[in-house]
Amino acid sequence: MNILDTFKSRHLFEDMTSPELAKALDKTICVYAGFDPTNDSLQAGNFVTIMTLAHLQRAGHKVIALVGGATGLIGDPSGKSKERNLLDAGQVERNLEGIKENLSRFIDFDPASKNPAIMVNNYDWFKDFTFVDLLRDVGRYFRMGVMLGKDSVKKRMDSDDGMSFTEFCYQILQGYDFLHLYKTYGCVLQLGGSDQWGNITAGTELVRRMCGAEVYGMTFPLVCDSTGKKFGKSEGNAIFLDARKTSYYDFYQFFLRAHDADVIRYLKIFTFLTLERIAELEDSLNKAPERREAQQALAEELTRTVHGETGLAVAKKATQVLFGGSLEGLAASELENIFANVASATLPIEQVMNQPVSEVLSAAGMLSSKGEARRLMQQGGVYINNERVADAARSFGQTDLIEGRLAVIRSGKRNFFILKVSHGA
RNA sequence: GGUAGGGUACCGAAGUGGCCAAACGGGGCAGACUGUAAAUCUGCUGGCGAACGCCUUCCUUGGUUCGAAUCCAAGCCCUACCA
Repeated sequence: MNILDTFKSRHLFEDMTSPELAKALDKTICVYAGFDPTNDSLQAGNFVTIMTLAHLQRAGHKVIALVGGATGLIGDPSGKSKERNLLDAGQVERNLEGIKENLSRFIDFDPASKNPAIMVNNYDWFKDFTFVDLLRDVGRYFRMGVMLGKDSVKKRMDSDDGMSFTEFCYQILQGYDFLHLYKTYGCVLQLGGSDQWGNITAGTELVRRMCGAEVYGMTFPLVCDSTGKKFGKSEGNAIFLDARKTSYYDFYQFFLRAHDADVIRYLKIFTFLTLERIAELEDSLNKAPERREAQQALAEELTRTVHGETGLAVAKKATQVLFGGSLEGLAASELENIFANVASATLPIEQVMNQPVSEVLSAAGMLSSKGEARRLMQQGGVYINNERVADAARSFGQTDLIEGRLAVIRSGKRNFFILKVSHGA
């Protein structure tokens, strides 16, 4: 099966700059996709890009992961309604390392292997580029009409916030990236989300004008869930690949909670499971949706890829405990392990013992005010060690502390908080 | 620089001297139901308080008034059109 067909059958294809791309992919070629160094960890929202690169590498193509150290300093206007906060150079540097580590869970960067991917940072070729150089050597190949016609520009110009010159120039820099990679590595294909179309074509056109060569762009659809929300956020928080930012448990849970309407599509996009296997899971989903086998398969596959068997085991164990009912029989240290990434606070014993629960929860910072805590308890939404707090006025007692030092507080079905107690000097 | 219109809670948006802690919608949170679902239904959504209530809020600073989100003045910021 041609790799393009693979993409098409897995919702990884939206558009391409030329049908010739199919032929080009019959040979081994060099491809790249960009990542923004806005954070030191990639997020679930980056999965699609990662997967398309991984598919290509598996098919034998040479893969370049470009990190936008320079472009990240500027900010891509595409799909943003507001100008982004600019990053400082030191932060970008730190973020690069994290990103490479994340990527290596999907893509092989090992120089010793047969077809290693490489990572490049566009800051390396932009840092010595002067403004005059840019205008003289690159700027003249960009036409105003085309630049102003880009969707990303038009939308922003029509918006209330307008657009700065800095952001407007973003497409020039990204276009130049492609030119540089073409000249340096013979790279002939850029991948990106459909919101990157304008930036990608800026590159293919620049290469054509300056080198007379045909290079290609391909986009994949932006993943949204069935309610139209952008994929990869859970209650407004991004799902990170770095376990220090998103725990094994939260990562696993995020995928486990995928909607029925989304899960099959997600399996195709985010896993390497065969289409046959996915068809089986779809069958199961239709016949017995309450078993959620498809969701489990999705969560397991991704957690295993990103966090290994160990991470998966922790996530499943935590899930079992938290949705299994009682916490009885679990040691405090075990709970601490399971809830390693859950928000927590430590209070001195005298601020906890025999104090009203509402007081304790707001002091610990779990809830923003005593009123909120009281309200939540009145509605039956607070649990201590998995037991509902029935009396909104009750106080914290000795029996609420496991081993005298820790309590698992929950609000609603799945928001956990660990309260630790310190025993003074 | 000129002219016009704006800045109200997480967002959108009413309110234009007292009945305003501030309508309504969205979002969010919780509960019931469920499959850790969707849909639906219920409650909540500035702080303190068990509660009558009290306190701090409607860009900022002053002012008018018994009383201001609402009127006046200055300032800051945003938007549109023009230059």
